[in-house]
Amino acid sequence: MATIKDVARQASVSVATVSRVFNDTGLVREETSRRVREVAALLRYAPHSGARSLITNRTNTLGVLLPDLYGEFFSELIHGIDLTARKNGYHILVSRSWEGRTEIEEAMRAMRGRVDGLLLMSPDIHRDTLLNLPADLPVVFLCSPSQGHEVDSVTIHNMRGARAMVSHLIAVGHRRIAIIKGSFGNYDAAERLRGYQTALKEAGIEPEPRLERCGDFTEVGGYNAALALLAETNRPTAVFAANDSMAIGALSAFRESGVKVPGDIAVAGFDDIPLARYMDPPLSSVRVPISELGATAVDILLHAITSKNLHTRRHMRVSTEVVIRRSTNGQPAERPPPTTFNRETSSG
Amino acid sequence: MATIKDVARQASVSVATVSRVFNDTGLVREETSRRVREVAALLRYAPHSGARSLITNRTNTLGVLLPDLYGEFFSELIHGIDLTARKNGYHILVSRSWEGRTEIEEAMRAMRGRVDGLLLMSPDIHRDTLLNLPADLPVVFLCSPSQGHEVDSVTIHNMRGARAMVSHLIAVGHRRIAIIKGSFGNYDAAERLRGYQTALKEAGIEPEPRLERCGDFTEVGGYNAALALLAETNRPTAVFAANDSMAIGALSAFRESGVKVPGDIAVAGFDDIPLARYMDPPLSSVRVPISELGATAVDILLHAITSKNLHTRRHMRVSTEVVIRRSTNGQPAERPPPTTFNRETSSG
DNA sequence: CGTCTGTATGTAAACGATTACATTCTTGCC
DNA sequence: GGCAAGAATGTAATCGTTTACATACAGACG
Repeated sequence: MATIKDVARQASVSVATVSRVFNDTGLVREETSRRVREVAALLRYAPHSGARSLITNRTNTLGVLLPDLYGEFFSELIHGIDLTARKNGYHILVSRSWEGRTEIEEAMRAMRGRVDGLLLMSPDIHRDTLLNLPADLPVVFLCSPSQGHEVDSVTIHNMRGARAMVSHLIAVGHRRIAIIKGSFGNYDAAERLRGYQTALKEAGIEPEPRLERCGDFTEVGGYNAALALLAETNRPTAVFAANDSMAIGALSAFRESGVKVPGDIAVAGFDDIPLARYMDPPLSSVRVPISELGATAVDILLHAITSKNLHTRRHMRVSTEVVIRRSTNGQPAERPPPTTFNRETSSG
Repeated sequence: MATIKDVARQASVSVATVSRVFNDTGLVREETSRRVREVAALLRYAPHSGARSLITNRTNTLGVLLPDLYGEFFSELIHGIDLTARKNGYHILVSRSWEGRTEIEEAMRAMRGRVDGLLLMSPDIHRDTLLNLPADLPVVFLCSPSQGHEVDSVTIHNMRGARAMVSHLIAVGHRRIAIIKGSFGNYDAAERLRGYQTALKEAGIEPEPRLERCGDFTEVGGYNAALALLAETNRPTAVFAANDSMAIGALSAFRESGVKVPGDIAVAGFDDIPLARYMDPPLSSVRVPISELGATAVDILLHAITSKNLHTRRHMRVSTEVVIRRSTNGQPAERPPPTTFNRETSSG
């Protein structure tokens, strides 16, 4: 591979000049610049970013450490992150974080010298808090339990969103409302449960442990939980799933069991993934601006990187929106494409 | 940030020794090694991978350049790539490639010095073929039009899969079969169309241009194309969509129009994304082992990297499987979780 | 005790860029 | 023509590693 020296030699200039041409630092004659570029193109020269980052101490790359890469949620998240990063001239280095705390730390040190900052999503509540971060690597936490105020973070208004959705169910007449919970120990899951419980309490409805079913954020989990609920002697009239995947699994279970949605039972989800509106019946959900979530995190991270000294810690929460579709019975069918409009929209 | 020198000083050894400890090249006394590790931990030392790659000429990172990052397909693809890469001790640097040819080249040079090899998905047929690649960077093409035999590539058995699915439709009695095509100029889309046409020809069915509808691989595209088909005076009895997203859009359109699936019209997709089986009715589709596709590509790339000289170009195709569910009427409902079994499975 | 052998450690030259500083070249003006 | 000023270019130190080679040290052996 051609190096800056090869280009310099061929163009009969010094490496400094070549460098100047490629960073357009000005101060180089038009003709020289042209000659250098020609030679560079000929030699297929591209600056070696490792070498560059060694001296400049910048990589123009952001590390992204996620618990998983699978499914619509992460897909959209990465999309949002990439878009914003690139807009600012940054690349992203994606990695799925391993299980334990030590493994996350391990992954983080592997990023040393590769990235200028880190986006870290580590929703496990029971994980020892506040991993000892390399002092000088800016980190933004995503959807992670609050680590106090010492770190930047972006989270979802989970509690508010869940409460708003359950309140809606109550408003349209439901009293026996079940929840299919998210993964055990997961921060988002815990907050959504809290929102559910809060809404019930506010309406003066007695909580009932048998209506709080375990789930794991997957379709299969939702499917099984739904079957279990059907087996109850005193069935709920509505089910709130802590995410859309589980709600979709539940819809599938109800359909197969001949239980009509929303006639016999109402179903609501959380996230409003693109497919929610294509379900039968279209699924009511709590819209989360996932891509915006990623974008916000990147913005904060970039600020921390570029204004290192005067950056103050930020805690952001992205808002959610309740989107009512037919699965909760409220209104007539929503016609999906080409544009979607939300019947009821309550900030939450 | 602590450097190797700091560690060396604190542990009163030379940098060479520290380096040896961290690369366990042997030849260092047990006690020395322990002392070095202790100091390193204390100082939170992590080797600077830029500096390292500069001298070793290896980054342990693979570049991944995709046309988009959005949706189940890419989600699963990245998942498969990451899994295999990590298993071999590699990171992945993900980027969405820009539009034109020059922009791809631009993105590729940005990867210089950051990656040891490149996975490139560039399904645009009309893009000038065979971008002039930096001679020494191994590249594997994913789902891209054949570039002759000078490059490694992994593609899907699109044509066979599509033909098998359409043949199935014919086998269960359909004669008027429409297709909702994929994006214009897209390689996979073109091949799937070819499979559709081949199956018709094999069955002696006259092709009919009005039944070949344009789509763009999105739900909305499928929805609109489906409505257009309904407007035909002589409606088709089956629709083959070039991917599942469009099939889902079509299902939605039919449902709203009161057209029964599979009673009035059969619907089939391609990809078999996880959601296909949760549709109502569950969607017949051509299963593509997406994650395996990514894994295979990584394997080839790693071989090209590690055995640079004796690596010979490989062209791989991953096989598809026709998965029949209720949307094509063949059989009774398939019960989704916890395990899935495919009624009819024809290699294709 | 000298020598030889092998193990453990140190020294210093790379790797490919950036950039402060030094040097050379133009140009305009007296 | 000489000179100053500014523009263009060159020189060389530097970033944090790895690694070939040199060196030191210990034990074995005659």
